[in-house]
Parts: sequence; C-alpha cells; structure tokens
Amino acid sequence: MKNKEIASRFNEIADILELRGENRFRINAYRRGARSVESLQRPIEEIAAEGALGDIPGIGKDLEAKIDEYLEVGSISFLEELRDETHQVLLDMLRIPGIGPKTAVLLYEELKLESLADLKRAALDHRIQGLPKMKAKTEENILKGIEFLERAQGRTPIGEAYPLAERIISALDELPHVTKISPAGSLRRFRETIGDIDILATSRKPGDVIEHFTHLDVVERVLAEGKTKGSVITTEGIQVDLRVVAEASYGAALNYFTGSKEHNIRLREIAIKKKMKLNEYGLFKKSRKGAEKRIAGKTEEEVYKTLGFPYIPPEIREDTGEIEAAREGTLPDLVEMKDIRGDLHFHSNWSDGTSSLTELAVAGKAAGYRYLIVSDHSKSLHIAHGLSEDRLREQMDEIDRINKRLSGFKLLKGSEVDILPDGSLDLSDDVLEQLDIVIVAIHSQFKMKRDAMTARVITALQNPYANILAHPTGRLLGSRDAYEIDMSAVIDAAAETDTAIEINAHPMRLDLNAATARMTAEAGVMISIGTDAHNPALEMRYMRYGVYTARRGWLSKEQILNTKTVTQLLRSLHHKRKQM
DNA sequence: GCCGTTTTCGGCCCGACTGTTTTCAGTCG
Repeated sequence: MKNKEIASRFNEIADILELRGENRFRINAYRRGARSVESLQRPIEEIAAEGALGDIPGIGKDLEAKIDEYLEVGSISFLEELRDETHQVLLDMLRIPGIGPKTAVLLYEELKLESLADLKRAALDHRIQGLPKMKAKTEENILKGIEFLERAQGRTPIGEAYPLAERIISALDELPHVTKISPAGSLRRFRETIGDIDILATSRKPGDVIEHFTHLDVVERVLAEGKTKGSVITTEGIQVDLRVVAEASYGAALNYFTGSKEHNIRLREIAIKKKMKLNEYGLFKKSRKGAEKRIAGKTEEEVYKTLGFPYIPPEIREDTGEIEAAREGTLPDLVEMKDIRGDLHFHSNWSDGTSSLTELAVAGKAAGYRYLIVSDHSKSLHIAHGLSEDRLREQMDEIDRINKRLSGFKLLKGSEVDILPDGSLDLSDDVLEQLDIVIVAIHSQFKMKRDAMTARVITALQNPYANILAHPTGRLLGSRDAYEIDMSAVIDAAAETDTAIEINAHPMRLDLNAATARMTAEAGVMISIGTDAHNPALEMRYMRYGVYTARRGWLSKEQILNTKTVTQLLRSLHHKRKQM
C-alpha cells in the first residue's frame, strides 16, 4: 500500500513550492491531494488499476499522472527536479515550530546554512539578530524551536494525553467563572496519537482563565498568552492550547477546534454555497444590506442542523464520507461505552497477570459488566508463564467453582493461544473444545515474509475452535511496526471461517486501528474489543480507547461481539464449531 | 492545480497571536 508514500511526496512538493514562493492555491492543491490520498480506505494501487484515480477528490489530471508515475517507476520526476534545486536544510527548517517558508529562505540566504547544526550555531553566536526583521526575541524562539524538535520526537499516545487533559480540565473547572469546558481537537476525535492537547472553555472572565491556566503546576513554559488563547508546554513536553470563548459561540468554537481540518473545510464550503459564513464564532447569514447575523453557534447540534445536517459525532469527522452519509441520512449509529457488556481479553495471575480469578470477577462486576473472559497465555509463551493443558484444565475447574457463587455475572473460560510459526495452535483441539472462547494471536517469529505470515494466520483462522484473532498486526505505537501481513486476505479468511477480529484496546496497541476495523466490519466480520489487561485496577479502563477506536471505524453495536449477552455470544461463537 | 446549484474561468476557509513594526507579514491551527 503506497498511499502514505505518495501523500508524503505531494506534501514535499508543496513544501518546496512554498519555499519558492509559488502560487498558494497551487500549493494547496498538492496538500489537498496529499490529505485525500492519505485518508483513502484502500490501497491506491487498486484504485489506479481500476482507472479511478480521477474520482479521488482533489486529484485531477496532473496529480493523477504523478501517482501513475510513482506507481510505475517509484519516483516522481517533477519532485526529483525540485529536490535537485532545493537545499535539504530548507526542508529541515520547516519542521521547526515558528519557522515557515519565508523565514527559512531568509535565514538560508543570509547565513549560507548547510545544516540545522549551522542554524543552531548561528543563533548561539547571535548572528541572527540584525538580519531584516530579526531581533533577540526571534533568535531565542528559533533556539527553543530547535530544542523542541530535538526533544519532542513525534506524537503522544492517547493513553497518555487523555488522562493529562482530564487533569487540566478538572483543575480549570474548579474556577468559579468557568461555565463550560471540554477537550477539543484530535483528542476529542480520539485519534490514536495526539499532536497537542486542545481545550475549549467558556467564561465571563476569559483573561483570568488563561492566566490561571498558564500558572498550573504542570506548565513548564508559556508559548503564548493572549486575551482568548493560551498555549503552554507541560513538564512532560506536551503542548496544550486553551481557548476561551463566549457562551453564544461555544458550539461553533467546539466544532471549529475539534476539526478535523478537512471536515471543517467541507463545512465552510457548504456554508458558502448556502450564502452563509461559518467560523469559530458562529454560523452567519448576510442580510441584503451586507450586515451579518448570527443564526447558530451556541451548540454544535444547532450548527449542523442549520447547515441542513444531522449531528455528526466527533470521532468520524475526518472527511472520509461522513458529510455524504449525513446528507443521505445514512450515518452509522455508533457503539457507546454503555453498550459494552464484557471484556473479551484479560489475563490473571495464572499466567502473567497480577490478579486472582476471584479478583477478576469482582473487578468485572464492579465495572458493570455481565461477563469477563479469562484468557491467559498458552504453554509456548514461557516468558509469560503460559499455561500447560493440565494447568488450563485446572483453571477451568476453578472458574466453574467461582461462577457457581456469582449471580448476574460470569467468568468465561478462555485462552490466548499462540499461533505457532506453521499456523497450528499451541493447544490440542481436545482442550480447545472445552473452552468457551478461543483467542488466537502471534507472540513469536514476527519477522516472517509477508506471504508466509499471511498464510500462517489464515491457517490458524481455519481451526474450527479459533474464535477471535487478537492484535492482528502486532504493531506497538512508537516502538514496533506492524509485521508484514496482507490484512485484506486475512479479513477475507475471517469472513469465510466465521472468525472475529479484535480491536485491542490497550492504548499502545489499538490494533486493529480504526481504518482497518472499518474495512473488517464492512466485510461482514465481527469485531471483538478487549483490553488485554494484566492489572485490572490500572488497565480495565482502557476499554474506552477500544470503543472510541471502534467509533472512529464507524462501527455500530451490532458489529461488536461484546455488546451481546452471554447466551447470544456463546451461541454465535459456537456456530463455527458446528459448521466446520 | 482543482473544480463546478457561481460550471471551462476565476475563485479557492478563516481568524488569533507574535514580533516586528507604526499598519502588517508570517506562522499556526
């Protein structure tokens, strides 16, 4: 799948054109094309093969030819020429916060830079102040920008960002004159990683709120402090932006600051066609005399309604079809936390978890669940004290004993069985047959060739007892890439063999991711959400990241295994055993 | 460079904050 490669090349073209001061609309066309290609739900090679590149929004004749060229020869000659004429340090400088194309070119030409190290040295030697429009402050900001770049590598996982945002929000919420406060941005859309944390509030005294915010304990450095907007870096190195708006604008502002940018642009374009104007202060209509009147803005619902749409939930505001679905009245009824009846991936202290079976039952019941699976590792996974077949039988007896003492709640007998390199399972069919639910997953030999890995997983799915494929791509956010595997083939096999695929809710996994989960469910495969918790006190709450990933994948509760009752769940899973 | 209920040319999302300026360009989201 070359979507990302092509998107990044279009963005690079845009960057270079911007450095050269080209027409900004031409630049924007490349950026729009890049976004469009990156957000495609399927491999661009497939679309090219169908001759349907021109149907992608933002892709016209020119960009289509460049995509074809890249797919055929692996490069784009136009970009190669641009690269030949552009020094790398110019592109490097664009990654420094505060430096845009104009400043980059000026610094490059005046200082004869060869690298970012040169720029840092120039700043330290005070050779930047004195250049046109550059003084001591500019120099200081450039140094800070370089430091930020060196320190803050990449984005923050939502599992870190969300709790931090909640702490800041609850601290600000205590202020007497803060009336409303909410997360916004990619955090509210529950993206798996967050660039910076956006928070929106309403207050009669916006300046006081901003001032309080910039003096919170978690603040290490203040980047900006205005009348309605404050921006800080926390001690963890995460940027947090706070905006304070008036009550009458809250809905419009929440919509604006939640994004995505692509979604917002679509909404604004629609507003313009309806002779309206949408900004963060509201939705406005122009009178004949040219005066503007606010016709919506207090709530998001009001903004969408006045534009002629139903409410679109934040998690799907990515311009991947939600505007069209809203127009046609076919928006999905997204799964919610309250629909979840149980956790379908959990470890006890029989393998590498921290808690006893009884403690699991107590925690599950306290969380309001009706069931919770015990899915300890199987024998091959020595490092996690995987259970032998005898130990697993003992555990099943113990679960039976505990269940007799419970009412309205059930521990399910499960196992997270290793998929061995040849695709066979680590436990015999005799034992698997006695389990309520069999999870299969890969924990070894990650570096197999793509075809072999795909065949390995498909073989496992063909076992009549395999119910759920867990963390199917093996990726760990920020530390390990997905292994080489053809997910389209795996999804097809799951559909054929009546096997579910997991959204692993652990915030460092989120595997399946939202886009693949959407593809999977569209193929008619059931999705299971499991926290993979090893410590209930800390990790059970990860369920929300799984549910929000499902929402980002457009899933309704009918497509999620663990919204079913125990009876429905076991009946649907055991259907496969009878079939095969 | 793309696009069309403004349709093959002439538009293209919009405003806050900063740092340098005396009225604004650059950057960011």
